[in-house]
Amino acid sequence: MAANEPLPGTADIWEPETLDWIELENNARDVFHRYSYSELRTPIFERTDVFVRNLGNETDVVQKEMYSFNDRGGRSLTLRPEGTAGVIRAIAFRGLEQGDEARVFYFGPMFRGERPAAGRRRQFHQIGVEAVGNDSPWMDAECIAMLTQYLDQLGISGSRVMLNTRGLPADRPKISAALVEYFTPHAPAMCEDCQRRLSTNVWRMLDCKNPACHDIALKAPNIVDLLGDESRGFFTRVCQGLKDLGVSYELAPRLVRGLDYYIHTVFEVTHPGLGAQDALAGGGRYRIELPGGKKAVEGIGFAAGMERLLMARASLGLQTQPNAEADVMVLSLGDNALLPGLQLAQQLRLDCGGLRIKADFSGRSLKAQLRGANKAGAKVALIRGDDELAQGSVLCRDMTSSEQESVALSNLAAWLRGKLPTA
RNA sequence: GUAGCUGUAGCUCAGUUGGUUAGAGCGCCUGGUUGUGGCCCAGGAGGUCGCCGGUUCGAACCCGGUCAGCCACCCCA
Repeated sequence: MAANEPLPGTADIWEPETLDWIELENNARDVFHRYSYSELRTPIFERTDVFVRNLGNETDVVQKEMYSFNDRGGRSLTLRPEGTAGVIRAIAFRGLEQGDEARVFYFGPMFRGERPAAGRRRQFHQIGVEAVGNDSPWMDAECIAMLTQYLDQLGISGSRVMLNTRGLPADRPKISAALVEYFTPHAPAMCEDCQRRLSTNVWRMLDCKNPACHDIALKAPNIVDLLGDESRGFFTRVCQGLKDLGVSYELAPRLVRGLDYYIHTVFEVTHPGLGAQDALAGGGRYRIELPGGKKAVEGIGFAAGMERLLMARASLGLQTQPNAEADVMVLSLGDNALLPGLQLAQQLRLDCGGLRIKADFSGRSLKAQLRGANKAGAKVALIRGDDELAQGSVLCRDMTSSEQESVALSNLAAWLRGKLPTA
């Protein structure tokens, strides 16, 4: 049995669950198209350096979570751990002229070698968007509004938009210095990680979840207060745009995020139905250097975890109801009826589109086949044995009322369409 | 990588202080009409008790290891 289990952190997804996934995808297409974003599909694996150069060599994702391997030519390849790097690579490959913009969305599997937990898989799926080639705060507001509209359309209520800014790179030394100055005297009382972060990455001390650290971080200097005029002005406009669009958000002065490329706006959307990993989606504005000395590209984007969207919906009781396996069941009695049964089912699929038609080739007793039809949720069972074959008719049984009538083969499609008007 | 909890039939789970052929409900199959489902009745199939080793006269139960799942830390989607 163990030999057939999927690998840790991976899963087989069956109907009706697949219907929920389709729901996620269809709504994404619907909403994002309205904002003039177009669908982009990039490869699931890339050269390893695509991710290393984009995410930053020091990030946890690059350091210890990537599924990397050498192909037969000895190149180092990596299963994508996130979507942005591949999208940026694709946009750069196609070429983006000055002043041009690209607005795209994508969805698909991502891979990270982490220890699985609630809401965290090794193969997980994201729906993401990227708007590249713009530097406007209004784009940030629109992007976040698009995300909340998507959540609304999925019926996911109760989520919270947490918003912060990291400012421009030029603001960072001043802010870092202020944070080091604040945290240094408190360091002995903080966790090991934070003591290390004091020299490696002070910003992360702001969102440490260790209770003692958290209390100390609460009184840390506010990033927004230390921003230069340009950064502050940018952030102010993002907030203003959101207010104007009626998107409610909360300022989260200690929200930092893990990837190096973020500038200005960073945000996360959390949901109470998720457990410890409570982020439904996260994103922000970024500036990414392209290889070959080309100008850096700037953009705004986010990624939402599909499994987490599903968890949030489930916590609200929003799972899709399973379809009946079949609307119509074709039952064949005796060996002579099997081939005609195959033909009949096929013909009905052509004549009555929209109906699910399943043929029973088991050769079992009528009783057993009817039991099967009942189990499949069929509304109509079409029964044919030697008698019906001889007469050129089909015995049509209404599985709900238990009434049945003999219908000539030539009238069957019309009879079915009348009986089950979804066709 | 670290900690806790869990692992018995297809599914959800019982299994008393270690004691013979390991149980229930649901599901499945067959029969109760030579060709008629659901409800009911009768019968039946199905389990190396995650795996390996140890203790013992004897292990689903105790001990060690290992694998897997869940959840948490971490990180984030």
